[in-house]
Amino acid sequence: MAISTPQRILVTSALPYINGVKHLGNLAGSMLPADVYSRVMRLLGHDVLYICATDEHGTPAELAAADAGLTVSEYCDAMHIAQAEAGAAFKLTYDYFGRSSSESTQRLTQEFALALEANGFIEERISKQVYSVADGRYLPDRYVEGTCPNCAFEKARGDQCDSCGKLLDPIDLIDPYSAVSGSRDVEIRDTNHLYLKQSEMSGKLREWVESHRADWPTLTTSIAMKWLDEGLRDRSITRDLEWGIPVVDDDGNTRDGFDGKVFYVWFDAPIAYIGATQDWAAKTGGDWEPYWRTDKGADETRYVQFMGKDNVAFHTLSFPTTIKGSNQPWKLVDELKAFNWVTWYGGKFSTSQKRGVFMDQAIDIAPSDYWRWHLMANAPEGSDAAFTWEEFQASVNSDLANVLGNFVNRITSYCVKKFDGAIPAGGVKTDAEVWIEAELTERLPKLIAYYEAREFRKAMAETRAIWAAGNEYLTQAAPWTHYKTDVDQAAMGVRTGLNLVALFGIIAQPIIPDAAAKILEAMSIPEGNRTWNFGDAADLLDALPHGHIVSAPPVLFSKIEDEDITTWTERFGGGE
RNA sequence: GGUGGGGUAGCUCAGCUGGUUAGAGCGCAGGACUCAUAAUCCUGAGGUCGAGAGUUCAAGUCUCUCUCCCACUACCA
Repeated sequence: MAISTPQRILVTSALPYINGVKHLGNLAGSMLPADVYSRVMRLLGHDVLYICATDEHGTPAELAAADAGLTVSEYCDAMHIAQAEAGAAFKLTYDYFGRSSSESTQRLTQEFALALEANGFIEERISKQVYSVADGRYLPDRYVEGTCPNCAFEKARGDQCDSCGKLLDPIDLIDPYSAVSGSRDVEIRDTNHLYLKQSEMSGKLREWVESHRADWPTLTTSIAMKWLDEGLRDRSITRDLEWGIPVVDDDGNTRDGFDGKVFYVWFDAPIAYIGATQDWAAKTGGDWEPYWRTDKGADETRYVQFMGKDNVAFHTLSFPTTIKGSNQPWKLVDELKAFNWVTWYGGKFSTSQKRGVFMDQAIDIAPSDYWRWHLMANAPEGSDAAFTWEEFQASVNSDLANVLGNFVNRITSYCVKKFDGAIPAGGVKTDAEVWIEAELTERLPKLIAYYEAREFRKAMAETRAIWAAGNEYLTQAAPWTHYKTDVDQAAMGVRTGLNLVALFGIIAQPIIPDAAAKILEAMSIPEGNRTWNFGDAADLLDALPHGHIVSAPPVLFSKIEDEDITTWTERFGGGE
């Protein structure tokens, strides 16, 4: 159970988009697993930097700001704070939660574009785009609606008809109108944009993705290879918008013909990982280069990204094109963990239909530990995972309250009652102690291995199995039976049980930090003794000094009642 | 339409390069225990692995056809 060599690890989770507090699916598929992983790696002694940021550019941000009656800048300021608060409420331990609108990201984005152009990876082209005269803006395809030429559905979007499913071009729509204002005063205009020549990078990208077949999840490589197999096309990296990063020339002036244009949000968003790291360094006095510059030590850094499956193409193809095409020593991702979706009873989360729970609402109705445990134990790793209130109730009541909470309570309160809360000495090792030692010897390394492989469901199952083994141990050791005839032998069971409580708190930290802190507090474990520096199981089971005083913590997890489920189903929706 | 992922016990999901009676948790039934948040521990019942065909000594696992769900399909992010 020796600890691995300390390593510098950079962790990023996909940037949450600015237009509102995210729902549970976003949390479960990027921020939360990145947080759990970061916490585990820190506990294992690694040097971890966990970076995230709000993704603030693009059409939806402008429209949401207009709806709120704010300038885009004011709106983003407000929503950035709201998202930071939501993250804090879920105990996400970002080392820095930045913004893609920061100066550093702006500067980096412009520098990347200039380098790419100098290296021949950027080309200016003219395309046709729908312009809404009434709105005074160009409209992305899906913001144009009209009658579907295929099935005559009257509210078909410019990219796809929701009625017949056919892919469309906004130019094909009959009677097109702006989805923003409803105005029919729309026209097709020529507009010039910069294109990132991903096609020229496809050979290198394919080679790179192939080299990660063994260590990336199937989901990640299969999505990347799908795009490569279809033939990677060049992607436009600018948009006709006001809000965003201006396109400049070598002198820093607006590029000719790019007034009223900014970089496409997906071009600058991943660059914000770097920008936010620089902002972290500026704020803390840290050094960002060992994380990002391969000529400054980043070769020895392990870079791990977490994201939902919709982000994979951008992180395996576009952003790597930006990095590689710059011909500068930037760090590429080493390990990319992609998640499927959390669904709401098998369907989509929907704000308008009152289906689903958002982060701020979730915290209102249950402690963050409950959500963290449930979402990780049911992480959408192999396929989409359905969230249901019934499953949520079952995980919390069974895993947290009954298996862990009750274990802590039964042995600590017994110790307080019979041994005045002091870790008792005495007793001899029996089959029960041999059994639990063997369990830990087998399971703790497996637990760490699952975390290192970023197999979260399995890590949670292993955690639970370890907690459950504690209950089984107590049944075997039965100190309450021994107490009647042999107090020393009862002491053995109580002492071992209390050491298990401490261990269970230590392994619970990355998942349910609040409850873990309460447990470790009750056991009077100093902060410095809470790391995952596990020795022999026999030592772990007799680690607490004899005579050391512990207390019985208050109820760690109160149960979710059926009435709660009824109330929440009415408020947030549920099964049909 | 194309491509990718998925369809395994009532529910949520594991099952690596094909190999003994297909696993876990929840739920359910029976038993044990009484230290504990009516908690815990043990035992058990439950599956023709979406359908059909094929390859093989052997298929949940490989091939083909079909079917259902989800995602992506490049100007939503």
